Amino acid sequence: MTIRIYNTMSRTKEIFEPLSPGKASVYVCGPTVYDSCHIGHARSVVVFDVIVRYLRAGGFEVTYIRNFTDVDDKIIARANQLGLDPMAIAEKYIREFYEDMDALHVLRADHEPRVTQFMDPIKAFIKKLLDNGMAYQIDGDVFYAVEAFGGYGKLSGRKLEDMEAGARVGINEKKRNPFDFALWKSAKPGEPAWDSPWGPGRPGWHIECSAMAWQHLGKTFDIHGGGKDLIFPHHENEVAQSEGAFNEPFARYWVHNGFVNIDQEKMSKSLGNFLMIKDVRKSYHSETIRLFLLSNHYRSPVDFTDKAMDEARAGLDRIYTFLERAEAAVGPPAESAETAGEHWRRFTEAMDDDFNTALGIGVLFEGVRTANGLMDARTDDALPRVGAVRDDILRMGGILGILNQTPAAYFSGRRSSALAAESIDASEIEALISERTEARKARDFARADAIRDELARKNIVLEDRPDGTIWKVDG
RNA sequence: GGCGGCAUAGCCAAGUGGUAAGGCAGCGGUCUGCAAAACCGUUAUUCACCGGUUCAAAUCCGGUUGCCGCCUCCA
Repeated sequence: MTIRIYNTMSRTKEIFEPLSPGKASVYVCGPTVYDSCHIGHARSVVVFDVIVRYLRAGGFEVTYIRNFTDVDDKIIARANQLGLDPMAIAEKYIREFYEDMDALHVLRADHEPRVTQFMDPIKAFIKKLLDNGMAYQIDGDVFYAVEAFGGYGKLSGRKLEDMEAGARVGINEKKRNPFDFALWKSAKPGEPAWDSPWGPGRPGWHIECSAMAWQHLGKTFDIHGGGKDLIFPHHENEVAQSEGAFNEPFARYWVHNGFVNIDQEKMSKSLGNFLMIKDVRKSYHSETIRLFLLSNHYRSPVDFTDKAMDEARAGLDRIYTFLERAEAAVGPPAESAETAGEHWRRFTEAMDDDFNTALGIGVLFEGVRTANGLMDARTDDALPRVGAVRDDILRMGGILGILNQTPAAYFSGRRSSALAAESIDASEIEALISERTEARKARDFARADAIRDELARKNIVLEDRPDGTIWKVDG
């Protein structure tokens, strides 16, 4: 298979040719753990989760690194605000991160390093930059000298001169150039600090990723990912650091995901419209969230609205309804899927083209329609083909990180969570359904319809199937 | 001021030179006691607008308008 990836560095789709054939090294910037994760974090993590799953499915031996930034100004500020230890804050939000991401079926990375565990490599890295003349020390601070790195700006497509023309640069008279950034920050009283040749302090924000990628993946590796907002300054500065230290190419493919907007507005502190994953999870199934996040191309913005989420839920219901029907028709899926079929092939074509999950999801739905049609047709050869298409669909689900449940478990979960909002419980519903079944047998359709209407008012939808009546909660 | 992106049916959204995927919603039909679900059919001669290149453009080029993002912590 040939995968094409849009590389932010070249602004074009390139054929993915890893450094070592058959292997792929991936570094994705993880969260700064000073608050709960919002839906935007979810998108980034889910997008790269899917990319890694797909690379593995394609036979690549992937080494996937995702870090935690557990020392940072924001964490310290938060700790001071709450009167807690910064490390306790970090710990709390790392735990929350795992709760959210596990719920979203995000696979763990192969290594999930934390800044606090990487102080020695970070210091070694800074020393290298000082030795190379790429950095300078002032008092207890060490700054990177952007003018010393000829390629500065090549990732984000900016020129230092152009940016200096802008007026939005913080003033720090210690710096030689306003765009110089801290590699090491001297500690103020009460702040967490580590010893260093330059005095007690902590690493700047950007150096950690350069150091961690170097330690885990080497000087040059394949894919570096993160949100679009990280292109500048964070990733630009990583390039400057790593290439400034080793004089070798850093990441070979830069992959950046777009934002999640809320009702067409960017999430921002001023608007106070941060949507936390844990809150979204209260209203929507984790796979609904994934399906929604993957329904647009990863580089495009995606707009979170109730309507969009309801549509994603309707889509997921449809897929599980199919799986349920297929299971009744041809039995549960085999442990290991057979030879992949036409739908899977088309899905991989979509994914090969810069991980086009939106197109891939379209293929998945076409598979659902095809297989449903086969079951309707009831021809002799239909059932084996249904099984084959179902295998393809489940295989796609394995990449998208959805369809992790049996249909029975999915609908049972849907019912119980949706039922909590209604003033009725399952046993009452079952009793009413039995009564209605008797009424229908007696051809007392008035009574039967009255029961159905009564349940409908409580958002309980009945479906009379050949093998009996089932119920679902609408919404 | 600098850099970049987007504009496709009622809504969401793929599609980067060869004649418009998919989803949601709607309508007609099959099925059903009636429904629901499912399936079938149907819904853009057209891809913001104006020019240009080409046998051929939603797709390339130039311009116009509108929206958005980054340049500051941010996924």
